Amino acid sequence: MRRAGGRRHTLRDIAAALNLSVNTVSRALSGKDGIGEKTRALVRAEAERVGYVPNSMARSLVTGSAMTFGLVITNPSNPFYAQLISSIELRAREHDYSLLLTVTDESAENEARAAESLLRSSVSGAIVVPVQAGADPWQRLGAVGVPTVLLNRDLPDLGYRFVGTDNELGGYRATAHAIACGARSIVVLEEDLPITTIADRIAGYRRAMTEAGLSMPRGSVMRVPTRRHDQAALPWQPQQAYQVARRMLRRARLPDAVVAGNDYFALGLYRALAEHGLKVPDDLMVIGFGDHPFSAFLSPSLTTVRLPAEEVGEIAADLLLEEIAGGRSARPLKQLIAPTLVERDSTARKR
Amino acid sequence: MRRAGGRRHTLRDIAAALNLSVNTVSRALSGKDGIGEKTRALVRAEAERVGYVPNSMARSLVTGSAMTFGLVITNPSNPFYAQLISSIELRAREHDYSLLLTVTDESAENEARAAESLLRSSVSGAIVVPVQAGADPWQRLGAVGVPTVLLNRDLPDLGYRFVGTDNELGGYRATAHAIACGARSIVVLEEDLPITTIADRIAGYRRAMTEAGLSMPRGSVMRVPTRRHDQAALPWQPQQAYQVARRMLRRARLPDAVVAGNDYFALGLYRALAEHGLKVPDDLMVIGFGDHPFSAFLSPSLTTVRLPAEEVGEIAADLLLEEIAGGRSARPLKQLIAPTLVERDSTARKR
DNA sequence: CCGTTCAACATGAACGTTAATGTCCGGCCA
DNA sequence: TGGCCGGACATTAACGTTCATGTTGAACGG
Repeated sequence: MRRAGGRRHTLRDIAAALNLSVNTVSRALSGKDGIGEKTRALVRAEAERVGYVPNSMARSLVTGSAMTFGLVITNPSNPFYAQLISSIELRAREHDYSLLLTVTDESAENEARAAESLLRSSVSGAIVVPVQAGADPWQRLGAVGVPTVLLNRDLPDLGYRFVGTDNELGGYRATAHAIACGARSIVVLEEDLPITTIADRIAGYRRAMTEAGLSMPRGSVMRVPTRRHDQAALPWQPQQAYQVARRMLRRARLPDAVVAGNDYFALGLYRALAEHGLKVPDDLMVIGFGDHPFSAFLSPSLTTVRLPAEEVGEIAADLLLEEIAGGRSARPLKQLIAPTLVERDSTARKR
Repeated sequence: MRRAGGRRHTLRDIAAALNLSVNTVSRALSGKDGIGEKTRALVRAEAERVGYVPNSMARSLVTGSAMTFGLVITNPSNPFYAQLISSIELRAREHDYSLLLTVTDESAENEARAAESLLRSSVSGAIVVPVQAGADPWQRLGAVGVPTVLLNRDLPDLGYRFVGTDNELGGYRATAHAIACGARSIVVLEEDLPITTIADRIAGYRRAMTEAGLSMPRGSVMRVPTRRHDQAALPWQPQQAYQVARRMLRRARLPDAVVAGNDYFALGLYRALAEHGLKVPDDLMVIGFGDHPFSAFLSPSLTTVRLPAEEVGEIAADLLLEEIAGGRSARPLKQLIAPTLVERDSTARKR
């Protein structure tokens, strides 16, 4: 069944066993024509018998394509990215691509090494969530002709295709909904990272406030410090948001609503509010971001912005497939998918 | 800087530019001796100038090792597996291995294709969470000499190394803690999958009950139906647990405590209890499993079993590295890491 | 019956790298 | 001074495929 020493069977083994040329065996197995039906059957039978598995490195070396997607993600423990991984992996697999995963953990150094690694392994294409600490590492990918799609965070300097969530719209919808529910003063709780995702959400918040003619006094946007690198790839920590929320609650005048940058922050906020004896939504409304699996089951259930993770992942994979195929698609170069507001009890104030 | 047509520079390009042989360039860049210092400097400078990136497929083809870990996971949206991905990817990267990720989504067919795919790409080794629908797909890996480590779920028929959580102990500790807190009748809420993880937890539950001399009437173990394959790789759904919990609450006699198979189930249970006007922990205690990031911030905060995800991932990677290196390690073949109970308010009954 | 055609296969080269030998030449020692 | 050694490089082969191009032999038409 297998050769001595655990070595794998090759085309040559099969060819020798059947007194055929290597090429004939190759063509027979890959289904190309110019091979007699009886020969093909013979080859297939022998390949089956010895458990032949093609060596994709050898194949890739000659074809030039490794049939591999490189996926570069900041943090798999972020549920949004976890879903992206799933949907991209599925799409890749459906098209016979493998997935080479690299985690950057928001580190520029890791990002540079990731780009280098993708180049070495000659991936067919790359889907990248950039750290946004500079475009250099990813510029090289495009320079040597590796199709690259940016995911969730854009680097406009490079002309790459991009698909992500419309965070500006998400921030706008969250804030507009709070306003519609009667909030006049609103505080935003956002992570302290210099990425467009967050800046866009805040922009949406400002737009909603401005449209409603509401003011945004100093301290309306509160930053939750990021504690990455303490351990490997932590998920967001509600604890940090909890402490920031406690600072907020010491203020003289409380806001009517808090818009959180993600559902974990809302969770920390819930605790701080409970400790202060404040009721959600009557004393203060809370809106999350991300619609994490737990959010519907909090008490009160959390109004939040649902992200189109699956759709974004699928589009990213499709964009990459198109670019690999070489056909210029009809799709726009940059694509923003609208998130949807999920209204739940944390904003259901009795009027 | 780069060649026309986006093609990559090769050793041959550098050799031609410097009037050297390809081999000399190779040895100069890979740091082997037998190369003059001035030549080496020249080669390095030229490689740097043209932005040379080695082709790892060609290298792998001749060395026989692809410097790649194959990681096969059932569902990245499971926070436990997400953390495993992170820690394994980190460990792999530290040792210059890349990570080839495949998602099986609890499907035996996907699993078989995953094994095939790992064989094709000649991974240096594989870390696998088996679906446990049969050992056949993974048997082949070992047969052709691919070092394989089983993760979290064992397949005892194969003689592979295994590292996972001691779920029996976890189930025992959760149950014993409930008993210590005064519970006499306890119901277990478990997912409806035929995997050892779950069976072990239930065994631990039974052991704790037996040791305490408590009975386990019919209906003590309730199964939450799995709804995978509705969408791609869903995280666990509290909704299913919620419905099962409602069935439980219709019973004549309520248990003193419920031990949930994961924290999401506890979440669904919380809602069902709240709707019935039951207070945790005074009317009923709840213990979760997994210590998901949200669990500490529920109200009441959830007593749960913390899984050693990071440690398990690191050990899995280390086991694989050892096996790849060929050295028989001093470690036991099968390794179970003890989870720890995290006591919180959901079992803090006022005595 | 001969030239043409085409199916069915074989042969040789190539992909980019590493590993095993070869070759040259300068310097060392007896 | 002759033989030998070893450093510094070159040459050749190999990894397992695929692709482009040969080569055979039989069938076929005029």
